[in-house]
Order: sequence, then C-alpha cells, then structure tokens
Amino acid sequence: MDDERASDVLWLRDRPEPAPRRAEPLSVARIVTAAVAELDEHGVERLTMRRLAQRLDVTSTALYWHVRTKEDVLDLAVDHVLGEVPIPGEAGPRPAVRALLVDWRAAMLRHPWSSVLLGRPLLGPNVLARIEFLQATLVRAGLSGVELNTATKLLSNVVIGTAMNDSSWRRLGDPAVMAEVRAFIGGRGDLYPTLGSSGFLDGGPTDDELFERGLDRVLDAVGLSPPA
Amino acid sequence: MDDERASDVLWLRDRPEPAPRRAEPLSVARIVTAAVAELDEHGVERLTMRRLAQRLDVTSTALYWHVRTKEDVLDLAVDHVLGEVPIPGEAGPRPAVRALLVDWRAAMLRHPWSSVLLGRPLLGPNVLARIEFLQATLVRAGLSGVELNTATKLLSNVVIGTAMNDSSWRRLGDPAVMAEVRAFIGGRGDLYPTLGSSGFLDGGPTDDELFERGLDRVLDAVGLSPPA
DNA sequence: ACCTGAACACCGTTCAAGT
DNA sequence: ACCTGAACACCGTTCAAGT
Repeated sequence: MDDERASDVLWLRDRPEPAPRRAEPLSVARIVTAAVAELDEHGVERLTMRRLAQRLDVTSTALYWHVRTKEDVLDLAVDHVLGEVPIPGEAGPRPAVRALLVDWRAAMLRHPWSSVLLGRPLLGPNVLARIEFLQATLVRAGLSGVELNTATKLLSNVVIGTAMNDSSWRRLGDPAVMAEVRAFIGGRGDLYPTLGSSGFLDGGPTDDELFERGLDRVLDAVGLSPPA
Repeated sequence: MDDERASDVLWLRDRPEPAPRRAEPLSVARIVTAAVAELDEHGVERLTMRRLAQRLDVTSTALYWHVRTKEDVLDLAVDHVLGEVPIPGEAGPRPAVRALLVDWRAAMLRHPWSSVLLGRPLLGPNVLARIEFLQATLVRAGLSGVELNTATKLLSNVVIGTAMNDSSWRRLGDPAVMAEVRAFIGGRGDLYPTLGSSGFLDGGPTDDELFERGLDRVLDAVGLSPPA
C-alpha cells in the first residue's frame, strides 16, 4: 500500500481537526431546558428520549449518564415551570397570596403539558419554595393549626384544579371543536338543560376572570381579610 | 401419505369440538370493565393494549374493531369512574352539592389512576350528568349569571385539585418514603421553616377531614347557606 | 361482523466499548 | 468522566386474511 489516501495528506483533510469538542457538554440543566422546549413545541406525547437527545445532538443513551429515567426528566420539567412563578415581595398577606396563585396558574397555562404531569407528588425545590411562601404568608395573616393546613391545601387544590381544567379546555383549542361540543350539549336539552343554557360553555367572562372571582371568594372564606 | 395423523382420527382430537365460540363476544362495555380492573390492579403505566387483550382472551388487534385508539379506552375508563358517583336524591341544595362532591372525590381516590388521566376534557355522559346536577342544584339555590358559573368552576376545580393532590400523595404510599420526605423537608429548616413545623406533613387530621373542612368553607363562600 | 397474524415504525433502557 | 452503538424487550396501530 504505497498510494496515499486523502486523509493521509495533512492539507487535504476536511478540517483542521481542532473542532471536535462539543460546544458545551451535556448537563442536567441543558437537558431540562431542551425538554421544556420540546414539550412546549410538541406536547407531552411527543417527548421521547430519542427526540430529546436529537435536539441536544447526542445519542439517546447519553442522557442516561445525567438522568436516571425519563420520569426524572418530566419531574424536572414540571419543577422548571414552577420556577417561573415569581415569589411576591413585600405586600399584605392577601395580595401576596393572590399574586402568587394567579401567577402560578398563569405559568401552568403557558406550559399546558405541565398540568398533565401533576400525577406525581410535587416535591421539587421550586414547588416547595412556593408552597413554603404560601403557608408562611398564611401564618403571617394569623392562621394556625387545622385552619392553616386546611387553607394551604384548599388554595393549592384550587390552583391545580383550575390549571387542569382550563388547560384541557384550551387543548380542545380549535373553535370548530368547541362549537361541536356546544352543539352536542345544547342539543341534548333533555339531559343537560342547565348546562346548555347557563352560559357555562359559551363566551361571557374568560376563564381568567372566573378563576380570579373564585379565588377571591376562597380568600374571603379562608379568613384573609380583603386589602385595606 | 397413507399414515393417519392423530388429528385425522375423530376420537383422538383433543376436544369434542363443539366449544369454539367465545363465551361472550367482545364489546366496548367489556373492554372498559377490563380496563378499569387492569388499571386498579396495575396502575396506568402498565395498561397496554396487549395486556388488556390478554385479559379479555383476544388478540390486541381485535380491540381496534370496537375502539378507535387506546385514548378512547382511557376516556371511557375515566367516565366509568364518574359513573360510580351517586347523584343525590332530594335534599337541600347545600347537602346535595356537598354529598356529590364528597362522593366524587372518593370515587377518584378509589381509582387513583383516574386523576392522572384528567388531562383531556371531561365530556363523557357520566361526567356531564354530574356537572349538570351540580349546576342545576346551584340554580335551585338561587345562583345565576357570573356567580353561577364562578361557583360551578370553583367547585369542580376544588374536587379535581384535591383528587390530584391527595391521590399523588397516597401513591407515595409507603410510610418509609413519607418519612423520608418529612425528614428531607424538616431537615431544611433554612429553606422550609413553616412547612417543616406546621404539621402540614405529619399526622393531624386526615386529608378527608381537611378536604371537607375546605369544602365547607367554599360552600359558604359561594353563597350556599348552611343547612337549617 | 368480528377476530387473527404478520408486520411497521417506533419506544425506554442496559451495557459493553470507545475516548 | 462522558459518550456511542448495538441490542433487548417491549409498544400502538394498520392491514390483509380468515370465518
């Protein structure tokens, strides 16, 4: 073998060779960012370890060096969403709690897939920080004992319930489908007389407005005095 | 080929042959029943079209004659759970609504996988019947307009939120894991001073009690006068 | 009408091997 | 330490074929 191949001649090699190192090495943080982006773009049923890896320009199996399972990725993604919820600064207890919960809901609706993933216990640092703030604020407002814990649970249930409901309605999205639903229910006046005529399905106030009205009622009920 | 094989001799065939027809033919109803059973026993991540088929003694592909996708099966299963919620008979508006919601939550907690599947809009006949009853009862109580719709949404959000939260906590199940969680949060008094000491995590009232207390607060807030 | 069997295009994850 | 490649044991779903 005395004929030289291109790769043997230094100057003919495709590249000067000093650019093999990946831009930045993989990391849990980069994985989570990519996962959130993928979820935002394609929804939860299309998030695949292989697609995620592709977006990060690695093999799917490379992910497993940084993360134990796909479930870990999903847990991290959900906690990432909670990280977008600002923790209110100085303010009276009621406006503080109100702001926290309004923003919490908004963050989840910005990432509609997150409500689908609430199945597992929320124990990430970002969630815990927000629940801690919530409960600490309730304490500041004078609650304690059973009342305190009732209120904490009730309020977080309200947010999570609304996130689930509203985001699943929005996933129906297509106004044509919504029209179909309305027609279906409205057409069965025998079965659903109230639903069909109460305006529950049609326009009227947005779900944002309905949520905030409901939230205000709950804040009253829980013993948070309205702002001065 | 003049040697007879066993199957050629009538009397040697394994079975008299007149029992080939399946006991009962497949149907959507049987599929749903089997799906619920499978989900109760093994949880949502183990429900597979193939396992479901196996339980029904058919090929997985046979299911597709009766059902369009796996998602259909899940939707039907969720609606089946709602079908277990009794619709209260005669009673004042407040006790009626209260009973409906307490039983609604209980049904979902009996089938913890159902809360995981709430991602899609609840439009099955059983869900709609319960929401119709809920709203009709609120009308009977004197609500209308925005107030009516605020209350309807708020109340269903509270149930769904509690079902999600409580059932995911119960899925942690193992007291050893719970102890770990408590230790973890309690150990970070720097981050979670309130959560660690409020009794939010430990014993005290059960989540049933906390839910009912919260529900009563909400019923007050929404304008349902307490029972006479 | 209702079911089977083979097949397609995927999955999540493990593990030896490379650098 | 960090990543690749091949491989395993699955998936949901389609479709031709049987009865």
